[in-house]
Amino acid sequence: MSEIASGVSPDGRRLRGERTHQEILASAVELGSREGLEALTIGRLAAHAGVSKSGLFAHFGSKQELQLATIEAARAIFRAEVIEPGLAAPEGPARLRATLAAWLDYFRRDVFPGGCFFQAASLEFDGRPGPVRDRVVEVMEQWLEWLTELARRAGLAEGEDPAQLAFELNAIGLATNWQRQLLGDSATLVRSEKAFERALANARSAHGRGNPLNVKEADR
Amino acid sequence: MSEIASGVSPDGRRLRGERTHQEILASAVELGSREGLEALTIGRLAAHAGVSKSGLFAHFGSKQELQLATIEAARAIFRAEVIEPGLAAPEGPARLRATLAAWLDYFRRDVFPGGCFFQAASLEFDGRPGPVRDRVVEVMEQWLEWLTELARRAGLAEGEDPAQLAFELNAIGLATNWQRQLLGDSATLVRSEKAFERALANARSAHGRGNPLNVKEADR
DNA sequence: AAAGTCTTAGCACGGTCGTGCTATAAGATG
DNA sequence: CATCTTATAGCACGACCGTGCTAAGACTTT
Repeated sequence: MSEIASGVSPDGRRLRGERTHQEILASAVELGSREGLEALTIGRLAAHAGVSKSGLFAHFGSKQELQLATIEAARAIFRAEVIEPGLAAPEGPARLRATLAAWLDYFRRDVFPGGCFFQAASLEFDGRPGPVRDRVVEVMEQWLEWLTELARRAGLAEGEDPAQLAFELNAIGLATNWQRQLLGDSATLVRSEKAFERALANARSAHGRGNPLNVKEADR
Repeated sequence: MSEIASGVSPDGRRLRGERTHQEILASAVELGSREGLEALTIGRLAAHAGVSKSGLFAHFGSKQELQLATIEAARAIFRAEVIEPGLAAPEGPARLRATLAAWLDYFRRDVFPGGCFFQAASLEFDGRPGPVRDRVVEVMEQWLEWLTELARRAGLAEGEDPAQLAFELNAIGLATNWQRQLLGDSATLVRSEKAFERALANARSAHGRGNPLNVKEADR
């Protein structure tokens, strides 16, 4: 007896409820990327998804649970759109390049209609303690670690720190999304691509060691 | 008869009101940078500033006017903390470096307690049409143009685009704030400084012209 | 077709939102 | 001191927020 026939989806939920659940989450990701995770109110989301407020609420015990579930849904999309295409390339510099190309393409195609879900969520929740912030931090740390791992295996020059390259590449991605969403500048993607290549070339040939600005080393 | 003696402040407001006005704005900038411009509600701001809701409301005809005034207040702070210190240095590479150093210092000192006011506002309002978004866009365009102008006069190598360098420098700044606020990573400022120097050295010696990733040139 | 379970809508609640109106308090002007 | 202006608080409003409780609908299983 298949799970479909028994009316149970893989994770144990019944069919009708599970479909609504997924539709709500799709709406939530869209609205959340457009207006932010906090502006994603139960009432507006219910209207947007075509269900009643209490019907929606029954799927998530609280607004916080809804936000957490929305983050997981967005994370799955990011993984499918950026991480997986990168994994299709052979390990080494090619995989790093493929990941960066997939990232740019993810921006170009506006996978999230309001811009990168996680950058928006990061800045929205960086000052609000709680489980939502904690989860956003986790996801972002994983992303940076993943970038660092890709950099480490990309054949950097002697003495180059993969975390430094990951920081620089991530910076370019953040700026790409920022500039695209805010200024709608169509030249941005070309600049981003060039910036990626520069940062890569720099770390792989190691001639970019300038003298520092006059900033104290001590962090607060 | 002086303006003080006549009880009128430079912009024509009476003294008592003007002082409260400034105190409210200082609270607004602080709360706004911590929780966002939209979470800056009249009630909470009034409590934070120690005035009544309606007393506060009388100073700004609407929430939107309050948001716009808060943006102007934050802009003045940014100008004083980043632009002005840069202008103290002689025009040329030194001024660009001084500006970047002041920018990092502005992050390090947490001039806005919730992180860079404008980066937060940018991502919060990029999907919400209206006067507030329009003003944020203007301010950010001016900042990028200023960075570009500084780059143009910094003695770049032949064929180097100052806007490209400005994009890369801005990216590093955005990432610095992002990483500091979200991950609290104390190594960030050191990385940022290194990244600034690399980008600068690259644009001033022009050896960083790699071949592109496989991304289509056409923007949407 | 009947029974039972899962899914969804209706409705009500206390709270806060943005925003007006009105009265009082504070300060300036004569 | 008296008067006149300005600045602030009190209070009320409709709307929407997150969240429960309860009844009705949809679907599965017998």
